[in-house]
Amino acid sequence: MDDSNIKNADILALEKFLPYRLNQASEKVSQKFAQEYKKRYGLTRPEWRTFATIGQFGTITAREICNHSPMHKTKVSRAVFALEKRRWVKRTQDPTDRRLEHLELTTTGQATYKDLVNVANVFEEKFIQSIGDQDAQLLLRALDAIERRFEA
Amino acid sequence: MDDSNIKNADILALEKFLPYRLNQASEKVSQKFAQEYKKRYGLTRPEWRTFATIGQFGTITAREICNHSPMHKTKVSRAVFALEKRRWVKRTQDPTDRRLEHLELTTTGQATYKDLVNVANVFEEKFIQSIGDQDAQLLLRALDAIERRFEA
DNA sequence: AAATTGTGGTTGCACATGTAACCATCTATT
DNA sequence: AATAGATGGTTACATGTGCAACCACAATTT
Repeated sequence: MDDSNIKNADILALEKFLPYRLNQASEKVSQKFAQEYKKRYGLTRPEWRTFATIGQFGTITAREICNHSPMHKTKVSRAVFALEKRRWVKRTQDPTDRRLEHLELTTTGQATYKDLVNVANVFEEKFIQSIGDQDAQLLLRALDAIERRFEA
Repeated sequence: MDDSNIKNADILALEKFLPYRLNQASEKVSQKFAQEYKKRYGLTRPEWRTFATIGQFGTITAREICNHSPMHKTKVSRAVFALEKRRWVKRTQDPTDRRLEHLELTTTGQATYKDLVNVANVFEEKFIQSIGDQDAQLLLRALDAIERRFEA
């Protein structure tokens, strides 16, 4: 009798535990990608994300960045500071609500962003090729499902 | 004409970027699970992993833990220390190679581990139900593919 | 067998991160 | 219009983490 699907209740095989596997897979991919933009631009993860989000929206506030790509607000605050120091991002005070700062890319920032988009697309493309189109489709559908689950 | 699959080359939509989505999904699941064992046992992530790995293998060295579930060796070192202080883990010097320490669970540790395994299995089961069996199957196959990719 | 090199594990230091407290401003209540 | 509460954003502090240097010991070279 084949008991390969019966779970041993006494021991947890970490390498078969779904949250662990998901975490490992994600971590490996993220690390490989991070390596790319760290080498290229010297950006940290939160900085890359903040930068990419500002680029995506054109103009956005720190709070909105937090909402769109979940990060702690101190992370965003520090990332913005770093990006500002590099002159890739500039702030503009909102005229009607002086608490708000609208963030946008400088001209230099825009040039870098263009490159970043390209690097990201190439990476994604290569990644999809490396696991195969079919499995990539499965992955997309699985991610849809997980995202749906967390919206509910 | 339907251009929904044509990628705008100028802007990167973060929420559609595969590595980002994978990372978010993983992070959400991990956080939800971490919440469980943090509340229950007060364990940090590296501690949980170290503990689970020792439980899985019965006897294992710190180095082997690093190899099996990729963590920096300082993380493991500190986790072992914390687990030892709680008296969930004990060390034994290797008689032939005195650099090696064999780690195993104490009796208390074993009891906790039993509970941990149960909590983990219940969590996994509920997670699979929550996204649906079919999508869970897709996820498993996608993870297989990613893992294969990183072994090569 | 002495010296060099490698390995398991720990520690010091610098840096990243989360929490909470904070400042400035806006909104709502009175 | 004065007060109380909420909100955008920053900062101080405590904790977590990675890197490099380190210690003790083992293996290899001479």
